[in-house]
Amino acid sequence: MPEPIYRAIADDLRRQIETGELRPGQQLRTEIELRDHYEASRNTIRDAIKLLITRGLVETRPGQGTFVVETIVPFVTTLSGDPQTASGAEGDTTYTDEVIARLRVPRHTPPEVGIHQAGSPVPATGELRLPEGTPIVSRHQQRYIDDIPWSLQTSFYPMSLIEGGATRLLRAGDIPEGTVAYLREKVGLKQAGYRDTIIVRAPDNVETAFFKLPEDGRISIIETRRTAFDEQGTPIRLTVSVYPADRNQFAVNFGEVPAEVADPPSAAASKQDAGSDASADAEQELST
Amino acid sequence: MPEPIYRAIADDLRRQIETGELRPGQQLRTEIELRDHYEASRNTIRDAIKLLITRGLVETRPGQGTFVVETIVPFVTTLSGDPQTASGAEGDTTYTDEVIARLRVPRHTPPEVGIHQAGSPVPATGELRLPEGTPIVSRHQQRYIDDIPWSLQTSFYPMSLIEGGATRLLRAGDIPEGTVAYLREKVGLKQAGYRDTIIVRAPDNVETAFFKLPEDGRISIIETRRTAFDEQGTPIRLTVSVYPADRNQFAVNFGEVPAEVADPPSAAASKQDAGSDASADAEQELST
DNA sequence: GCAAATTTGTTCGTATGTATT
DNA sequence: CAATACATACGAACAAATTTG
Repeated sequence: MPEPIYRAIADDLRRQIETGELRPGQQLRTEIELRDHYEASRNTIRDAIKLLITRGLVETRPGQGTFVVETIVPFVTTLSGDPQTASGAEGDTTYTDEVIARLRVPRHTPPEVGIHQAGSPVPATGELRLPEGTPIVSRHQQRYIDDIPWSLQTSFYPMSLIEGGATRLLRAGDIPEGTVAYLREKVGLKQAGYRDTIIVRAPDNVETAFFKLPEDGRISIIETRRTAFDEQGTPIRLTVSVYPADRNQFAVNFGEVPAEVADPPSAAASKQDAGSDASADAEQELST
Repeated sequence: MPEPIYRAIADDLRRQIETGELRPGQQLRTEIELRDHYEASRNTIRDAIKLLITRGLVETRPGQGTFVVETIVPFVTTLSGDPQTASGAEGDTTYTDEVIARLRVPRHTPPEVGIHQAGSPVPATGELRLPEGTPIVSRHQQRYIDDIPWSLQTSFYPMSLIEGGATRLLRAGDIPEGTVAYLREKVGLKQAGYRDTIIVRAPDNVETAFFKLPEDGRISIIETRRTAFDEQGTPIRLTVSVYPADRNQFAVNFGEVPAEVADPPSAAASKQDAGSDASADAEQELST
C-alpha cells in the first residue's frame, strides 16, 4: 500500500479546497456520504478529515457538519519601527490608540501583581540575571480585542526597582503612562534597548482554556520574550507575551519604510503622520 | 461523561512527563501495556497518544515504541540589530560566518532562477506593487545546517533591475558578496529600509517533504516575508523564507543590547566584537 | 417547547500491514 | 526468520450537539 487510503482521500479533498471547488465556509459532504463516495469506512473518512483539521483546512461542528475554514482577519503586532522612539525616549500614542485606529475594540484586565524569588520555577530568572533568591515582581494581564482573547502577558521586574522608588509597580492596576515612562520619571531609569525572541510552541492547559483553543492542541502558541536593558546593559524587565498563532502575525520595520506599508493596510483611517512611530505603541503594549 | 477517557489518559501521561516521572528520551509503556494499565481499548490509548503527539510531547517509532521527545537545540535567526548596518550600508560578515561561529555547518543550494509575470499566482505581486503582467525574477534556494533541512527561501526582484544592469540576478548561482551589495555597486541602488512580517501556518506538501516533517502536519511553518525599499520608498525585493517551527526561533534587537545577549549563547567562541552587527548576517542571509 | 432527525464524537473489537530488533 | 510494536482499516454501537418539524 504505497499511500494510505485516508491520506489519499485527504489529498483529494485538499485539492478540491485549493482549486476552489470547495469554497471557504462551504460544508463538505457528511461522513456517511463521503464513506459511500470513497467506498471506505467511516473511520477512515474521519482519519482523512482529522488530517485536514490539523493542516488548518477544515473544521468540524458537532451536529452540523464539516466546513472549509474561513480565514480570520489577523491582528498585526508591530515589534518595532524607529528604534529611537521604541527605546522609550518619547512617543505619546498608546497601544489602545493603535488598536482603535484599526477599528477594533481593545480591552485588558488590570494587572495582577505577584512576588517571586529568582530560581528555576520563575521564568524570568535567566534573562534578568539575578542571583538565586533575589525578589522579582511580576505583573500579569489578559488582553482582548473585540472581546476575543488576544494575548496573555506577564512582565517581570527586579524588586530593586521598587526599593528605588517605583512603588506603583507593586500595586495592582494600570500605570496609564506606561511603565517605561513611569520608570524613567520616577527612578530615572532609561530603557536603552531591548531584545525580542520569538518562538512557536504547543499551548499549555491555561492557554488552551483562555484562548478557547481546540482541545487537540493543533493551534500553536507564539511566545515573545522582550528583555529590556538600561544604558549600562543591565536587564531591567522581561515581558513574556503569548498569542494564538491562528489570529496573530508580527511585523518588524527597519530603516526607512513607506508609511502606507509600515502602518498596516487594514484600516487606513485616522493617523495622519503614521510613519514609523507605530513602534511606540507596540512598546507601550509590551510594557505591562 | 465529563471528560473523554482518551483525554484523561493523555492528561495523566502529560503530568508524568511534566513532573519528570517520564524523562526526555525515555520510552513509554507499549500500547498494549497501557491498555491493560488504564483498562481501555488499544484504540483509546492510541487516541491519547495522538493528542500528546500533536502537543509535541511524545513521538512514536514504528517497531520500537513511544518516546518522550528530546528538545532540539534551536537555531536562532536574528532578524535585526543595528538598523544602519542591517540596511546594507556596510557589514562584511556573511550568513555563513555567522553559522560557523556557532559551530554548525551551513550549506545551501545554488539559487534557481525563475521568471514570472506579476499576477495572482506570483506571491510577490502585492508587496512589490507592480502592475499586472510586469516581469518578476525569482531566486530560490534550499538551505541546510549540519545537513538538516533548515529553510526554503525565494527572493523576488522586479525585472527592471536587470534591465538597469544587474544581469547577474538572472544567472543561476551564488552572488558571493550578497545581492544587497551587488545591487548597490552595479545599479547604485541603496536599500534604505525593510519590513519583515512573521506568520505561522500549516506546512504544504512541498515543505512537508523537504523538511521531512511528519505527514500529519502537526509541525507548523514559520514564514517570514521581508520587503526591502530603496530611498524613494519603492519596493526593490521581496524575500520569503520558511522554517519549520520545531527547530527555529527568531530574535530582534533594538537600541543598545549587551553583546553577550545579542550574540546567541550557544557557542561563545570566536567573534570578539560581536555587538549588534549580527544583523548584517541575517540581512545577508535573507538576500538570496 | 419538545421530539425526531441529522451529524459529528467517543469507544470498543478485530484483522492485517509495516518497521525494527 | 521470529518477535515486538506501531500503523492502517474495517465494522459497530452509543453519546452529544444541533437543526428541523
